[in-house]
Amino acid sequence: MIASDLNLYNTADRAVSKFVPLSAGKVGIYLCGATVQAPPHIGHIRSGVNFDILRRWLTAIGYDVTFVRNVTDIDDKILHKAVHEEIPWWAVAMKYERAFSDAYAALNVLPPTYEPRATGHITQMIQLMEALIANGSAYAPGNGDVYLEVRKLKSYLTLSNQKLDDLQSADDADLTYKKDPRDFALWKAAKPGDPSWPTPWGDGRPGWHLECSAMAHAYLGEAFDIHGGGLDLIFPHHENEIAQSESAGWKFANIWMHNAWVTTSGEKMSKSLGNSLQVMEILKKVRGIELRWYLGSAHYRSMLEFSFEALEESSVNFRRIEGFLQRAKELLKREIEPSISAQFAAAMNSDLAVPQALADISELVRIGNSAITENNLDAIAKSASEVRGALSILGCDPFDPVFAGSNNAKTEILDGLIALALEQRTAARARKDFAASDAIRDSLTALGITIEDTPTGSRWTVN
RNA sequence: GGUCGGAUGGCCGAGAGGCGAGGCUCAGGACUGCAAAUCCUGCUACACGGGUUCAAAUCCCGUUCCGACCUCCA
Repeated sequence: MIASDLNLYNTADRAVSKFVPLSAGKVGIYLCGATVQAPPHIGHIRSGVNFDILRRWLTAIGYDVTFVRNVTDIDDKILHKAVHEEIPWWAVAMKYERAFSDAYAALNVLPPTYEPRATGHITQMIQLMEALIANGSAYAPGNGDVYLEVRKLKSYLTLSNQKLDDLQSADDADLTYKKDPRDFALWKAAKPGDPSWPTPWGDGRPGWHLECSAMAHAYLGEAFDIHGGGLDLIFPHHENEIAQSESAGWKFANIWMHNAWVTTSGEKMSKSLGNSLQVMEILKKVRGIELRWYLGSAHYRSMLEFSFEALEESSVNFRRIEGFLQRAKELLKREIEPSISAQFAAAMNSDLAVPQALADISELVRIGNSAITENNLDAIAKSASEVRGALSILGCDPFDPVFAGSNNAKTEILDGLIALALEQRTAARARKDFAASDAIRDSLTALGITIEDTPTGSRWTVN
């Protein structure tokens, strides 16, 4: 596989350009993960899915990928939640970190190479602050906070293309200690009752921005290839990461990639929508592989307008593809070997043009289904291989053990029982006793089992 | 106020100057004992007004509407 044709969009220059790794054959990615203060909704997980597809593609074209996704396990909201739920802050963080892990697993998002927690990297954060204070970029005014002095930066706000003076200043900016209202906190002084860690400037806890710079540096070094996150992180979070990291003399991220939102009624999802769009709620209605297919089907930089109708349509589309692969496997009497078609590679290399890839997959399925009708095994195998290869990059391979049914022993028993019923039905059809054969089919349909008569015999699927 | 994005057929969703991506729904057909599945055919769209061009959904100017960020955000 030739890895040199990949083109990616870089938020920093707002253009698609050829991807050149900093170190040949290797890619380092840092993705801003969750602040674990509530169960994940599909917007959170779309980000995970989008970057999982990127990671799988980079791996497929031959890169050795180091993928880091952090967990922010200390922040204001977690502390508020702890008070509200009357449990310790670390219990809140653990509870929701697990909820995210479960959701990622249910959607076949591969575990990151490293998944650092903020609270495990206080030492690295203090070292970074010491360096920033030593070189005059940051200051500790004596109240326990530590701020970065943004006026001193020559290239602040270049990612979001804003001017410092155009920013609306916060109403609650406290200039008692800040030199400028837009200076941001690297470190926050401890309030009574809050968790804290000792520093040379007093006890406190990390600011949100500082942790990502420190962790990205710890696992990927002073410069790495791709930094990802949601569109809403561009400002302030990613600008501030750049500010801290460049002030420390690090080159930091080479390319910035941002995924768009899942929207409802044209608006960004928010908590006011309640629980209905939480991942685990939606998984009561569709399978994980179908939710992933839906979330991954739009281009990662396009807004995805969520509706249950669209989700259902997407599931129907997926079942057609899945049905083809199942039939192909039965006819070929062997596992389908995944392969990557030239069209799929071209689409993915074009800034992960998944919608184009999906159109190509549909065409392959159509060709493959026609090959089944003609019983052309070579053509079936070719289509099926390319479909499976594409699906595996998209994380939606129906034969992936992650998505496999749970209980094999029970499946075997079911298989035997239905085979028995189908034998009866085939016999009835042979003697043209259609009343009897239809009665058997109706009974199975009522149980949620669909019967299809094919030239090579009857097959069944569970709805 | 500053910055950024969007408006495409009944619905979802690509494309970014030149044969109307693809999916879903619906209608008709083939196949089938009837179905199911599959295949074939049909449903000819790009917010509005100008302009550039042989040619505009795509480029330019203007307008309307929708949304995001501006120190909690995927």
